[in-house]
Amino acid sequence: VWWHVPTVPASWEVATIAETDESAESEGVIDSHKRREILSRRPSYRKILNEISSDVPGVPKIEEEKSEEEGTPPNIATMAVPTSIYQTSTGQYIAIAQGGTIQISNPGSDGVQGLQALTMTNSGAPPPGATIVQYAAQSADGTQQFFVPGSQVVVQDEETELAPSHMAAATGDMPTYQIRAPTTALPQGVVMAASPGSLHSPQQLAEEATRKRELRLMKNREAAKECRRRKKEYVKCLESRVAVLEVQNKKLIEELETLKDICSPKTD
DNA sequence: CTCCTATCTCGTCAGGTGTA
DNA sequence: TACACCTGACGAGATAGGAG
Repeated sequence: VWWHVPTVPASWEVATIAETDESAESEGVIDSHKRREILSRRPSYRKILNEISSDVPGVPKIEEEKSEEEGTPPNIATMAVPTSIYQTSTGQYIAIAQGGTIQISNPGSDGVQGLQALTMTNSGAPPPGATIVQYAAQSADGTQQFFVPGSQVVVQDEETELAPSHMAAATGDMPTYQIRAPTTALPQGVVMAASPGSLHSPQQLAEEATRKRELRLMKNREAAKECRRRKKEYVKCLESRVAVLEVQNKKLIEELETLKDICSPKTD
């Protein structure tokens, strides 16, 4: 949707092209390129709402950062400053704090309730630099997907049954994950992020491209969610503004009627 | 119960916008 | 100017509600 923005600064007075350029729209004469020269895009919801809120006291602003109700789970933000945050394929967040503390939370759940039961062990002589993370997978097939930066790698342990007996007893059939530095010897099937300069083979290039695409899609996914949240907030703001203006309008009409009665007394 | 339709939500793509 | 971000558009899947 393209919005015709006249010289008015207020975003309230925008109108669709169908409303402002009906003839051109009906004839289909103006192609998209020409239309883009004429029209400018509607400002973002955040911008519009912030503009409103600066004019109208009491209208909440859309914050630059994510609100507490969505986005990064609050328990992660408040309990420790994580150095890395991962998201699983089921939407859970995994935060790794400075001291190696690992927190798992569900988005949408609040506070501590979002914490997953988590078993973390370094016993059983793990490989150098490795931290083993275990938790109950919630997806139907039991598989979890991690998005990791290039500095670290998360590996699902394909040798769970070979784990030490004390570990197996503690975890049952839970899958095991390892968070390792890329320098650590990696098991088969590990996708390790490397700097572009170190890529040589077509396979590595393809893996890098895939990783970049996954990262881009994930970011865009989150951006779309955030955008929809802002849009809902914007619509709510508009609705409340309509309600306020209706009340004002009603009061003004009543006031006008009163003044009319005063200024024009009945002549019987 | 099954089918159809409307509505909603979500992920993805494309392209505009903002900024360093 | 490159890059990250934002958002409209679109399609797919889920869900609700009504009709037969």
